[in-house]
Amino acid sequence: MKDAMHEPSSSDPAARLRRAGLRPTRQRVALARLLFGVEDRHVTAEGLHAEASAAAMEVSLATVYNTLNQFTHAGLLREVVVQSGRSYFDTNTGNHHHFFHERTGLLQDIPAGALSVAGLPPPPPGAKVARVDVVIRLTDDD
Amino acid sequence: MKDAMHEPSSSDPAARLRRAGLRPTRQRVALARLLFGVEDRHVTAEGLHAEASAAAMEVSLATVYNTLNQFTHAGLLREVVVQSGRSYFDTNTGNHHHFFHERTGLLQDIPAGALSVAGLPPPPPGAKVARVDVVIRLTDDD
DNA sequence: CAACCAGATTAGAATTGTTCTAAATCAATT
DNA sequence: AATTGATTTAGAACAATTCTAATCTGGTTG
Ligand SMILES: [Mn+2]
Ligand SMILES: [Mn+2]
Ligand SMILES: [Zn+2]
Ligand SMILES: [Zn+2]
Repeated sequence: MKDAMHEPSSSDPAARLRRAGLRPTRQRVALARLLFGVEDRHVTAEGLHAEASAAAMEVSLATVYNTLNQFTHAGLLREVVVQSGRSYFDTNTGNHHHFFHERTGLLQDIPAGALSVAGLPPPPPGAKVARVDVVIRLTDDD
Repeated sequence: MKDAMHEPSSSDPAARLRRAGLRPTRQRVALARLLFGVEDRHVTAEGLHAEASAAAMEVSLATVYNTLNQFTHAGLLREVVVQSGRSYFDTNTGNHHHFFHERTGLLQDIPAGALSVAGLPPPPPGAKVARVDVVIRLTDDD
């Protein structure tokens, strides 16, 4: 297969970064691989940094923070706030909601279609709705 | 009116604290007065501390933190998470939702009745729903 | 291909919000 | 009034994140 360069354009991390206007540096490509490799993920900076280190990718914690923020501003990630004092970054940037397991810190997607929010009051004058976040907080049974 | 001691039991801060199993110390009574004085409020620790200082109430920041946490555990307040790295405490402990003005940090109540969340997926096995939080994030118009 | 350079990375310091520690103070009971 | 366990407090400690300023590198130019 000599003509193998016409891959689905979104599967190649470097291409995805270029499309988002970000230089595909070694560190950003490595992190993109971890983030966008398989299915949707919810990561913290510390968690992603640990993963990168475990995979022998040399990326400083400062760069993990920089990269997560840049990816978020470029629309490749969204930030989810469920715990004060810790940020989660979500590879699913579409409209959806979350289960949050308070004991374990695990975040789990709820597709937008599975849940309906009706009767949203109109935003106060001068403001517009940027996003509607539904978080279902879970504790252990009984 | 000599027989004035049968006030509506909830209006007196000291009584409210005793009912919650907390000793009505000078500091706790002062903070309760600020918190439960008029209508529902959303405060941060730093904000409440500044208010207390402005009102010449001598309360340390550590005590403001202690008190907000104790009030929360006693059910007099609830914690609302909308911004990573900062906790809000809400005097409205009933079921309701929020507008959050991202630019200003202002939180505004949406009564539970004004908005309906339907089709909640069942919690994963072993877990139960502790709370459903809806946050409508607002940015400046246009 | 070499030189160049704006942008990216990094170690470590700094900042922010919050909790902890241990000593002093106080509220409530005796 | 004495006692004592709870509370308060200043300041240290901590955790997450951002900043600084020096170094490095990807992409462009000559
Ligand atoms: Mn940001
Ligand atoms: Mn707590
Ligand atoms: Zn998600
Ligand atoms: Zn509220």
